Amino acid sequence: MSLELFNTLTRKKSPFRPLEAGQVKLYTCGPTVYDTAHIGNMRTFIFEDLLRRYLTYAGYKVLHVMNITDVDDKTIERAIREDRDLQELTGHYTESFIADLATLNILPAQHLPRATEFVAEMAAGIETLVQKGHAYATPDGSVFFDISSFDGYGQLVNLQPDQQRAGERTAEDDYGKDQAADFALWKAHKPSDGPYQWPSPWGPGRPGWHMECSIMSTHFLGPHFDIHCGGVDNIFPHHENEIAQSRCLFGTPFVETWLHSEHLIVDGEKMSKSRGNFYTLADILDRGYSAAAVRYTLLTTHYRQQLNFTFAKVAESQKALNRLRELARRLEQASDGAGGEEVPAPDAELRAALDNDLNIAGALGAIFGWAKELFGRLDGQTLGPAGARAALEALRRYDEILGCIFVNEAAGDAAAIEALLKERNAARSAGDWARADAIRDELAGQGIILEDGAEGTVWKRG
RNA sequence: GGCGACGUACCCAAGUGGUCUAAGGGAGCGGUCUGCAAAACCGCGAUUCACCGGUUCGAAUCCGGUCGUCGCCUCCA
Repeated sequence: MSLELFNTLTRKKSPFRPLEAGQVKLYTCGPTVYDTAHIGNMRTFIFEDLLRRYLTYAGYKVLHVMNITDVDDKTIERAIREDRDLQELTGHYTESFIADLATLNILPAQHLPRATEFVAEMAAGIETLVQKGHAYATPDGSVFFDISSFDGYGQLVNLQPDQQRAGERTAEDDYGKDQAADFALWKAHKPSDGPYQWPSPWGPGRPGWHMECSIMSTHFLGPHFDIHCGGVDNIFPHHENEIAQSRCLFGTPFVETWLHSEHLIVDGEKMSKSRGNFYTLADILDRGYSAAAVRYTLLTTHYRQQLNFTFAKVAESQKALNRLRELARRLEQASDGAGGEEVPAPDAELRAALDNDLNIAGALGAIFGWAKELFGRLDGQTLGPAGARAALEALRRYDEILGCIFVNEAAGDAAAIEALLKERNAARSAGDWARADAIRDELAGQGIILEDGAEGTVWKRG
């Protein structure tokens, strides 16, 4: 068995083979840093994290690049509207984005290039495209890609230009191009852009959005690399345009495998600010849910399936996660000593599931089925210490992929909880059940669950 | 108008032609344990996979049609 991935380009699952043995070159489309990222964005980054972690688990070295779009219509508009410096604004949201990734235990890319660091390279690339006859400048100093100059245009999304309806957004973005379908490589400076402009052979302006990904991905990964990811909304026009630019610029194949994650919806509806169902990570954590539960929720729906986000689902995730953490705790407890029986870990099933286009639900099914067996043996005392240690090791191994079992939750008030626990245990010894239950209720109000067992009381987040 | 995805129990969801009288998680019910709980364990739950036809010895899985939900069609992950 080997990893198979669903390639958007071919609309088929096919075996994944890196161009260079043992080494995967991965580019993932990052955020436009004009506002706080929302959980829909995070869903995509969690999918990419699963991909990266599983590739690593499967033995590949992964070189991962993610761009930060820090110059485009939205960032400039916002900076001017809020009277903030563009760099200050984008710097702020970039930091908040990186903090959210860390909170969700998403491994950071080795390179996080910002578009503004590559404007000169982008301009040079555009100049080459003009020279090769794939692009043209307009009198106002903008440059457009001529899609009629590239035969392969439309292959990613299977579009026939003559069958398309003119969209409302076409007009908004009209800088004077020849055909509606041509797209901007360079946008001439307009008064509404304020002070934000960069020099170019066509006069002051700024790069179009698509160009940054072509230039920055190939800068770090070379003109022909393995995997490029993003949300489904990026398939067209962004990735379609990237293919056109890159192929014409470098004259080589561009990306082998395109992977796209479906959108997250909320309570069955599209997430939008006007519907009031627009959530950031902080919004959810403020309601008392743990970051690990959010990660589990976003992780465990297959990436090509729409994820219907509900708070009930986050609560379910927390419980499922608690079960695995309880297993870890019980295994640790049972691991002193030597000898005894073992339960074979489901490594093969886990690999088989994830090899199948990252079938995470199948992988979890294997883990939970095994967990059930282990719990039964722990209760029946038929698992030896060696078996417990082996199982614990396997669980740690699986968490290198899941990233949400063995994580340190921010338990800032751990000392206060311990103090209350001590008081409650004293009350219990004295038979003062009213006081003991009052403390348990109080902690329950803070989302802390107490469990009285033979070995004493343990607490966990609920 | 064009392109595409999806429809499995109360909810989420696996399943890619036979081992499916269909994993796993959550919720529910009964029991063990517990001061009472919680957690854990044991037991119970789809003869059926939106609907209708077809292919096949055999279909949730392949093909055709119908109904329904959703996404994209030029800067939204």
